[in-house]
Amino acid sequence: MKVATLNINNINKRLDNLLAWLAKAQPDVVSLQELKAEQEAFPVDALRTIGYEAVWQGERSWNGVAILARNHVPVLTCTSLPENSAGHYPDHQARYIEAAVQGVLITSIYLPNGNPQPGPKFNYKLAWFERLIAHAAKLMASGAPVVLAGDYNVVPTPQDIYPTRSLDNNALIQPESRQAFARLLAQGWTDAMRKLHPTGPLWTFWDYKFERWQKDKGMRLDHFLLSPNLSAHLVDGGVDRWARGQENASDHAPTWITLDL
DNA sequence: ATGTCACATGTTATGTGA
Repeated sequence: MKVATLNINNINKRLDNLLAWLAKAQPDVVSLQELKAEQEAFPVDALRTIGYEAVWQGERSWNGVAILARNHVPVLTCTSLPENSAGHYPDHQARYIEAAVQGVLITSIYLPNGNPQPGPKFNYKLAWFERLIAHAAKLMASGAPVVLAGDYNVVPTPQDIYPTRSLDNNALIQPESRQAFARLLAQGWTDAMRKLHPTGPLWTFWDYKFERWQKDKGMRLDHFLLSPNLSAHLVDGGVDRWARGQENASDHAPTWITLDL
């Protein structure tokens, strides 16, 4: 099973890019973020024409998440994270969807960016992260095969970003963000891409600004976390950098893994 | 610090989110 994740950054503006990548990459399951489309504006017909069924949670202008499956209808299990007990952060943002495909539970996570930091957006990021950690603990305890896929908006370690001091105050690299990611991993999840490629750059995102793509100054923001019963079945993975170089591309590249089930 | 991109409001630009 080939599973991919992609922050598409507006599914309708980049529909041709998405269709071209799907046709070439042929993933079985896709976790999509930043649809930037209302529920009714999701391009269900165009995707169905090339063999993909979908579940999605849309939102006007911002956010939005989806799960696609080739020749299968994903079985929707939830469209938001549960509120946490501290829960004074009612979530009206479409940042989480979860579905089962052929016996594997797949997520699309769009963790808040959190900039500027410090501030209310960073607080929202950390609070949202706590809700994710709580929900992930339940999934882990269930013993189900799970792929926690998505755009975590976290650079997990210094080797996951080009050398710079200009982002020292950026929410993506703050110790609090990294510690939350590490706490999630410590539940027993495997960071699939780092398991396959333990060292070296694994950029999945290049800012549109400042010629970051041309200079290959990227970051690793998009991750697959595997439950223990899946990590032994991980056989391959990569980043489809070619898609980032296409005209009208998202600022993220599609990232994928294959599981031998 | 900044040179991008897209959306919303409702313009001949400006604010915002990323």
